Amino acid sequence: MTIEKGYTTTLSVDGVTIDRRDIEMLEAIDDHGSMHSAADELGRSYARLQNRIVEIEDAVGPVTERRRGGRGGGGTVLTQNARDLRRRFDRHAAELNGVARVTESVISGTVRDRTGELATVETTVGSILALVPEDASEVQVSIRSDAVVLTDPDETPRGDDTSLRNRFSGTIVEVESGDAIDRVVVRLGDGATLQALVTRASAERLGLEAGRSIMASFKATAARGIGVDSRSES
Amino acid sequence: MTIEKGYTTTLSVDGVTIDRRDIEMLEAIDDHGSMHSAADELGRSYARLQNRIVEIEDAVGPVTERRRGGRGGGGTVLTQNARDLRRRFDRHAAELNGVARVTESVISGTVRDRTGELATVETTVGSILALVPEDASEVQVSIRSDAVVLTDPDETPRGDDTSLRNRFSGTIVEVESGDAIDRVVVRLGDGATLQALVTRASAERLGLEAGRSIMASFKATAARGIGVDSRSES
DNA sequence: CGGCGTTGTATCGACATAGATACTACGATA
DNA sequence: TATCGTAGTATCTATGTCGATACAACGCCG
Repeated sequence: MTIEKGYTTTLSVDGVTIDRRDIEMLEAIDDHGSMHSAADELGRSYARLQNRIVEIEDAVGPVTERRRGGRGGGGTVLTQNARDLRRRFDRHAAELNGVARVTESVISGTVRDRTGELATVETTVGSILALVPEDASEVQVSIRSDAVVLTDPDETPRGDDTSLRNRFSGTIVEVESGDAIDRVVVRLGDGATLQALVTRASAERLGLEAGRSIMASFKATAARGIGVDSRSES
Repeated sequence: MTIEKGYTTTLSVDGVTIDRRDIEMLEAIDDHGSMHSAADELGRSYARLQNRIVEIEDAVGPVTERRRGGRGGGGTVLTQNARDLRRRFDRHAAELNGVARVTESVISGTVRDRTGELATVETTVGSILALVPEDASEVQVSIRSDAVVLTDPDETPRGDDTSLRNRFSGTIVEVESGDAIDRVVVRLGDGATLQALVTRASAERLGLEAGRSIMASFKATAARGIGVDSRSES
């Protein structure tokens, strides 16, 4: 039984929620120059599609310029507004896609101190500065592997001059080579591990391989805590 | 007109898709100890709710232990399976929530070189190493503000010993103070700006304020390019 | 002028989802 | 044993979404 993380991307503007279907509709209109052919290609009914366009325009403003008349006389073209919307959606989707694909490391701990959203979480591997939005004392801190920076421990005696607030030394347990990206698993101590995504070039430059000791850092703003109520303890 | 980024979180297991509603259902059952009271609290019909439980269990395995009999005799309690599912969902939701809330910086450029997912993107502020999944030559590179590391330019002559592949010098344009987190806008040159989220403590330590020159770095794996076809040019 | 392919609008029906209702089975407790 | 509050099941109905269909308005083009 494998559990797959999923999501749907949306943009909300003034009440209406634009989803992927809407964006595909705009793309099809852009490709074919008319709502009718767009509806045909998408296998949708023209009536619904046209209604949806009007619905969107009521909220977003004009996304199309529509002219009646056939045989070269009429048609529909997108406005810049629509193109902006589309790009915005694509960016948002790409970001979410990144999150869904990237592995995350989870470390449990208890909140020691907090000022606003920022909290100090005490864990078995040490204190972690993280964002924990909810009011919780027992938390799981989740760190996305694309936010973990690896540095050579020999050449970085300091750490006061960056905004990287969380720094841990560990040893590399595993290096999984990908296409151009390697996934590195770092054991921090006490069994807790941290995964990092690094480019192949960085991996070679740092000489990353199993057994090497390494420094793993990540920003407090990239670490997120999720409250765990006592009931849910394993 | 403000556009709000949105998303819906789901977990897919063996055909069924568990959404927030399902998780809330599990929480309500956990709180009240019976499906009936859970249905009452949620304003849902018992029949549907019970059906949904069975549906989920067909795919996920047992998430409840249900016993008939009233007045202390019966009731429903969650299994560890359900608690794991719930926590997993919460983590996933928290990650996505982070993405939706965090601002991003966008820099346009053209792909120069690529090996697999990794590409060198030529922009007005210099080359950026980024992940660009699709086959595109004109891209927009999007960098989440929680992935940008700020460092003091005077004290960081190096750059070879970390996995931070993208480093740019710039000047701070704006510092917006939040609760415990500050949002810093850095001008890289040519009008392109990069936003960074840093803790208040880091901001003070680095002496971040408008006009200060600063080094902004981010990992290649945290920079994502989205293809822009020629039509959509502004 | 007639035809064709558009936009625009209204209505009907298919379908899926979920609430409403009713009834059975069950088990601890008063 | 009667009661009460559970679980389990079946059926009907409301609702919302979308496709299907039909038709009017429009405008270029042959």
